[in-house]
Amino acid sequence: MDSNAMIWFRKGLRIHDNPALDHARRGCKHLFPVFVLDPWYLDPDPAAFSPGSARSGINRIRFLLDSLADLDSSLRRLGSRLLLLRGDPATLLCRVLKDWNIKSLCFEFDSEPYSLARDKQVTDFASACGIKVFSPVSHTLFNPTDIIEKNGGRPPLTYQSFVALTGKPPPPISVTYSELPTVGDTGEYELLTVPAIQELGYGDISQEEFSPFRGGESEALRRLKKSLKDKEWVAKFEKPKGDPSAFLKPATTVLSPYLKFGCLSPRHFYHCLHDIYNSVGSHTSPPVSLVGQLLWREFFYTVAFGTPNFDRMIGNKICKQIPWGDNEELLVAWREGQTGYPWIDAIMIQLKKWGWIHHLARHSVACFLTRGDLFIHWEKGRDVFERLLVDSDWAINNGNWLWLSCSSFFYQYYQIYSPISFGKKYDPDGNYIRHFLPVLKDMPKEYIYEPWSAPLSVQKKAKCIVGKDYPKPVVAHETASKECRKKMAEGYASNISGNKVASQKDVLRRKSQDDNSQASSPSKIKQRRKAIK
DNA sequence: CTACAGTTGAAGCC
DNA sequence: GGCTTCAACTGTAG
Repeated sequence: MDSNAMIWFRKGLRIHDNPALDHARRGCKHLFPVFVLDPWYLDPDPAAFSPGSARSGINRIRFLLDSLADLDSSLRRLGSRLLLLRGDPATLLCRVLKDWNIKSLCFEFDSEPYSLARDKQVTDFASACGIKVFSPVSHTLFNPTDIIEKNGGRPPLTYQSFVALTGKPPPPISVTYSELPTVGDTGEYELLTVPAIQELGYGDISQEEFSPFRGGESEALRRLKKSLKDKEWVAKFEKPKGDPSAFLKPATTVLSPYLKFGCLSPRHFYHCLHDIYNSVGSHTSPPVSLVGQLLWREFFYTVAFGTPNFDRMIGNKICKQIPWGDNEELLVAWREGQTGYPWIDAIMIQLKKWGWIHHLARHSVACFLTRGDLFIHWEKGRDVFERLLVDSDWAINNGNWLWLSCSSFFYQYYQIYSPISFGKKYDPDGNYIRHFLPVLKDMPKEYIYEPWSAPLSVQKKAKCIVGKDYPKPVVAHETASKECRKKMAEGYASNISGNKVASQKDVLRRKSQDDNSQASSPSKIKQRRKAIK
């Protein structure tokens, strides 16, 4: 064979377990490994609320650049290189397919709506030109289409029912390369080297604002190895028992950003975990285990793929229609870590600086913004996370905001995280707060979660006057959470699910259930069951 | 139709 | 650390 093939990188920024790459390199004369830098994703947007582009905060941009540099150097070791272009990805790709006389185009399947639209443009063009397209599923363990089909055409809406539909995922491809086909003639196209963040126009951003997590496949595999070294820890992992206030040594693997960009193959990760499970006596299970975490990812990918308007309330059939508020002042206070609740504010500062916060920390601040305290639309919080998280992933981020706002998946809206006691139970001395909110570093631990309650003399001694050096609480949690709970109950009562408005019959049915609730409360049932025993 | 379970709530009790 | 109460949701399995 002496034709040209292309591997088009978007996510899947790795050499290992990359079926699109493997397919492309087989039987071609020249292999063209391409990545298109999208100015919309990379160029500074001065109007944005944080440093970064219109689409992404600076931490994730840097993570992407790290990943590209690492990919390029890996390709160079194999006698190839990354061909970096700049422009609108779909438009540019169609041009080079033609100009470089590509006969086989390979790229990893990407199930996000934005990507599907982009890829359709390219695939349609390629087909019209007689170019073969190969687009395997390797960003996820399973093909969402298969799961949805198995479930009768609808995505499963509970984790358990999802897991019941899955079997064993396909194994990773285990080929290693000593070399790859050389790159052919790229004509007059200007091939870029991976830019440094400063070259994109972010020159004056100080280094201390950057995330400690660096991108790239090499870093992903190092981090994986380090995480898996302690087999006992892997075998006993239970997500809900993790400590959200741990930051010097996070309670989780922090492999999520590497999975997001495909620096790490989920199949490789899965099979490493299974090897460990097989080598130890007992291990935890889904949903709480590490494999369980990978399956959560699959769950959200599947539901997101099978649900039109998944990232919106309106027009989203699985989303509760709630009359959320839009108080800009409260939103900004939350976003900037100025709510007056140190636990909430410290988390938001860590998010801004590191681009990563613990899962339970995400729960705390998401609950606070939406159903817990501020009653602000989950889409607003979603946007902030989408911008700031290095691991921000369309399906998972939207899925979790639906979850935390009790808009879908989870409906126990009366279970509200306290912005005071939730953090205190993990970190009674407030070391996490002291680190991310240095203004409170000398506040005695008795008051660090509620500095407004400290006597003025104590505030003076700590050099932190509430209302001057640190904000007063924007709402009173006690009353605000009660008010939110009431609004949620009203919201639920007026719409059963999705954009279907409750019929008179539904309302009546609900009412009669309320009337009977006394007789059928779980505690009563438990008592009865005990009595029978 | 009903029973049940649902990754991760808080506070108070022992 | 485990249990109960607080108030009371939903999708799914049967």
